[in-house]
Amino acid sequence: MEKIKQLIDEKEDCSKILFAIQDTLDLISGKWKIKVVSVLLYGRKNFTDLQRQIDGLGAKMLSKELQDLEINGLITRTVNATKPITVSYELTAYGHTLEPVIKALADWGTTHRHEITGR
Amino acid sequence: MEKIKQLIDEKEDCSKILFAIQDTLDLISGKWKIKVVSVLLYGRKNFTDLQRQIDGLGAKMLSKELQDLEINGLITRTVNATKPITVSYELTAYGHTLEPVIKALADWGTTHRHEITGR
DNA sequence: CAGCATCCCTTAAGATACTG
DNA sequence: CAGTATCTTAAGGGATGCTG
Repeated sequence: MEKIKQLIDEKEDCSKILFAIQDTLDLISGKWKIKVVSVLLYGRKNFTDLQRQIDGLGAKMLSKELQDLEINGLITRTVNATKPITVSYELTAYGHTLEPVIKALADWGTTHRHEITGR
Repeated sequence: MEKIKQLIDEKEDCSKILFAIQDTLDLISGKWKIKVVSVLLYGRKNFTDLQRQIDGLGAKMLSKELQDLEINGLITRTVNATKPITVSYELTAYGHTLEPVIKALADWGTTHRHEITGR
């Protein structure tokens, strides 16, 4: 009886973390979103800058990912009145809250790179 | 000239973090891996337990994800000599190093859930 | 420059059925 | 129980070309 309750607790506790993770992943899913946000942590960038800094990222995908991020309130889009128009993107305060997540991902990769490649 | 150098530095600095992130994502990509690892943070589990705790996860996918995780050294697989055989999985020390990453993802989801659903 | 439209294709992943 | 084998599909994503 006590054991059953324990199992239920464990299951519920586990569910909570799984749902939370899912919520996070929903916003940063897609092949490029995390990287776009990562680059934007360094400050405002325009479309071309972003595409140049992220290797393999095509214009169509970048465009799509930026739209998703804007819809979710993570970035702002600004059209600049330059001769050929440029558009710059910037993280919102909300977007900046992703920094710990990105840092965790980057730190892990940095720390364990040798274990990955050494396999 | 100074500005160019600055741009190069920025680009290289940025590349580093992007590569690190990619390395991490390579190991935990796939729809279920992070969740499987998350559940295993709570301790050793067998196949059925895992499947029951992760909603929507089918046997085929679970099997595949577990294999990937084992190949990458994140978990260990143990066959138990029970009447119908059971197999239990456990995080390795290496696998446990993912805890900060998972915590970051879960924390963010927990903190910002209302902003997501409130949209 | 910053995109959109279109076409195309791979592949992740689900459903189902079967086995030791 | 813990998978494997096979089939099938949706969709994520890439390449190209065009436009204001």
